[in-house]
Amino acid sequence: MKNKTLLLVDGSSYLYRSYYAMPNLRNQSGEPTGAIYGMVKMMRKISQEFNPDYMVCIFDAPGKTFRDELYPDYKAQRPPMPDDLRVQIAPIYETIEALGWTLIAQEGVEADDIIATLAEIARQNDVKTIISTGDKDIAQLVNEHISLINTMTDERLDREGVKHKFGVYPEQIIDFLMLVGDKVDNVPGVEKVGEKTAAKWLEQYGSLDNLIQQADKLTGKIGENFRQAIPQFALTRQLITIKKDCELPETYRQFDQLVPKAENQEKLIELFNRFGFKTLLREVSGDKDAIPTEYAHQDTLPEIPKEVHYSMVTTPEALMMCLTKIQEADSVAFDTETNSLEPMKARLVGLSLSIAVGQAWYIPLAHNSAGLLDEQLDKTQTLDLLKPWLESDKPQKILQNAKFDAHVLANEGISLGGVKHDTMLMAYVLASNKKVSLEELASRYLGRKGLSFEEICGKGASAITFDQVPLDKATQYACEDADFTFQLAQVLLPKIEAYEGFKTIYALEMQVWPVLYQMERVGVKLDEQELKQQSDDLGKAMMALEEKIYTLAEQPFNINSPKQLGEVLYERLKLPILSKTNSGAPSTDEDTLTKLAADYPLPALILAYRSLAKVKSTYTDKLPRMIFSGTGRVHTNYAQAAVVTGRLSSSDPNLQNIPVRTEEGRRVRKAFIAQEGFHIMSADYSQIELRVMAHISGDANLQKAFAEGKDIHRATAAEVFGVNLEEVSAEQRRAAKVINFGLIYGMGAFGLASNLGISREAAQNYINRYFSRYPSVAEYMESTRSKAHDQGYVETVFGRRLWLPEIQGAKGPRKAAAERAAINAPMQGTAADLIKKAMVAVQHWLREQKLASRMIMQVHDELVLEVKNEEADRVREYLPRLMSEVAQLAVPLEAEVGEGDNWEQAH
DNA sequence: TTACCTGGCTCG
DNA sequence: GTACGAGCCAGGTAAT
Repeated sequence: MKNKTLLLVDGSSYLYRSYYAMPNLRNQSGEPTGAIYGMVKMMRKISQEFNPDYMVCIFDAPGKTFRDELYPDYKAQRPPMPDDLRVQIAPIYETIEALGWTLIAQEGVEADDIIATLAEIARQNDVKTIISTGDKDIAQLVNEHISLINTMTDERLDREGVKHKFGVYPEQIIDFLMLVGDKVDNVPGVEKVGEKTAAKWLEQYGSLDNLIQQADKLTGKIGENFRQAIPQFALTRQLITIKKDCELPETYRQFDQLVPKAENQEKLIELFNRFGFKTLLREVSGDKDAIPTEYAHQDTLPEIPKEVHYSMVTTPEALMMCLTKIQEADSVAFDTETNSLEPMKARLVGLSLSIAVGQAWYIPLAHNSAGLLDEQLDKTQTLDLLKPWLESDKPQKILQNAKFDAHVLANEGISLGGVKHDTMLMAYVLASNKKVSLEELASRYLGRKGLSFEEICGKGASAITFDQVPLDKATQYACEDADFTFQLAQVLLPKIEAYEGFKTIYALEMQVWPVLYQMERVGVKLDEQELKQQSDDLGKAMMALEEKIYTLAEQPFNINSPKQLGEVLYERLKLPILSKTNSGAPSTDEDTLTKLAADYPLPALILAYRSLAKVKSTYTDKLPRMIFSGTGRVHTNYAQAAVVTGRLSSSDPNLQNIPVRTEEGRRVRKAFIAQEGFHIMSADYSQIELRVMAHISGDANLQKAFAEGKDIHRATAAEVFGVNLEEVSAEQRRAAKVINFGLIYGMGAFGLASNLGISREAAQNYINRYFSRYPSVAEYMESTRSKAHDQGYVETVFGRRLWLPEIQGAKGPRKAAAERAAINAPMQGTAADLIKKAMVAVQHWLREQKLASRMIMQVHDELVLEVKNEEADRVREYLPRLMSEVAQLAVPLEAEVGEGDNWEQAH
């Protein structure tokens, strides 16, 4: 009969190994889970691999052991356990037991001693033992009944294996370790004796005792060291020898108590939910769509109804009933389904509404599949009926991204009213670093996964539009949207209200979205002729450059291809490779080509060609194609919940990166014009982020410079270079400007040096001088760093919270990057708050004054308006004033206004 | 043929 | 490794 096997795992050794091997995982509440995850993986793997008859996982218990009594310095060098690991221990114990293991952690003895004792009991019962550990001390236990495995390398050590690995047999391991010592446990060995010498001696003399008897045969310094170490051997032998006769509770001596138990499925589901282990949760629950939820262990989880009531509204009676209900309700979540994601083009396909958790109606209006038209209510009549409700202020409506639905309804001639809450904006205010799609939020906050848009419509070229979706699927999907939105508002609102900063910023965002909606809706007029002309000019200039480039390259090639260009420059022409891309290819970026241009003719031509090609493809060719035929203007989309710092972003087309720095680029702005009877007015904040820095840091010197209305870069130059304001050279001012901007971004000496083309020492010198002149700025940088590190987030002046999970988790370059982001975020974010406030103020003023002038663009620190000619005087006076007065900071806010027929002139 | 990634460049 | 935050284009290649 085959011997039974006992599997013993050194839990403490596993613990450290999985902690350091795993990335810094965190669950939804930010608690570290990496070590837990690693442990689960390792424990499951090993038990499956060996399928033992008995298994035990043994941990070192906290507290002193007999070895500490013997030798106070025992393990004294060991650094304390990291806090991130310590907090994972209790959960790990829970999980290991739920996985079916017997777990032992006994005070007064070490895991090794328990392991040895159990192995000894096993031997007496003719049970084979397999020990898994990373600790080499255990090798002393190996014999024909006991073998070791190292899970890292999967190597299995029997008697010969130990000999192979350490050069000595298991029974010699104690002697071996006494000679070598153990740095980790702070057990001294013999000076200058390493593994090689120890093995050689033991090979030669058999045992340490023999060696001691013939100690005088050992020559040289090393022999002297050995003779000196002899008195300590009595102690170190006790420290190194593992006890095989620990007192163990009787239950552990009965091996039938150590039989693996079945996994406790219920418990594991609870634990994996709490830890946020999606894959493991799915595996253990057998639910392939299961998603860990933040609320699985909290009683605040909104009650998920056992069954949902989603119904389709297709008869006049059902519609009347639905209408009555939504009129009487306190609050209604609702959502539109459309045939397009382009806000100006999307047409309404259906409406979904929810007034209670788990309940929703879907009113299909324009599903197009054959035969369906008869099954739906008439779109025009139904919308006429619903229009008063949609436009009414009451009851309060809850939407996910109301701006989009407002566009869709506007496309149907309906002006959406009564939007009380927007779950997307709530989620964004709570955690701008995370995704805010409804799908994502449902999963994160509700633990729900509904039909995904992709599941029912497909994606890419083969995607169908929502009006092609069969009614049953459409109803399910649309009702979930409304239902989830309703539930999310219930979950998120208390979180918003729990903190004053969230309330303030959420209130601001709720005021901002209608402003953005208006700007998007109005759009921007473009001079198509002008753009066409520029495209033609650019095309000709590019042709000319192309010819010269091919001549110098001695062959035609695709200049737009970095790959081909690299081949030409570095292989054919053998130019020196100054830098490489992330993937290791020689780089051809602007920085590199500019440097090469000093010595070779081709790179300059490439740069010229590139900048023309960029302007043509991205702007002069593309913008005219973005003009919406319905209005003859371009309608960008401002993403309000996209940028972590609180800024807006603009897309389709992006109007926030229209060229301005180069002459040929700036020409594009000539094409941004106003309608008849209007012109363009632009107002931009002057040095807003530096002013914010002066405010937040409280630096008196910097604040003084702003208060006196100084040219800030010149003032900085005077301070850093120690000259009078009037004596600052152009070069010094330029350097100061780079320093000023660099500081906002958390730049170091290296960056400054490469930017200014000076040595690192010189750059460091500049920075030091800057900080000595503006000491509070230095303090601010440091306190931001440490605050971000302690709490995991930073805040803007107005309480917008910006999370930086990487600053606590990651290490090395990623952590450094997170620290720079932490320094920058309050400045960029506060500036974003300010201009948002300004936009709201300007919009209100324009409306209150009943002016026809309107905001048409926002470019982070600039507002662009299309101003009616007759209103220009008033707007010119009030616009900068409104912008300056949105907040009282420790420094004045200044806004500069420009005007003209086009944006180029106005800027 | 389409989908995704890389390298590069535009803005504040 | 090395300055923050974005969006978009062309080329190239992997997947279909």
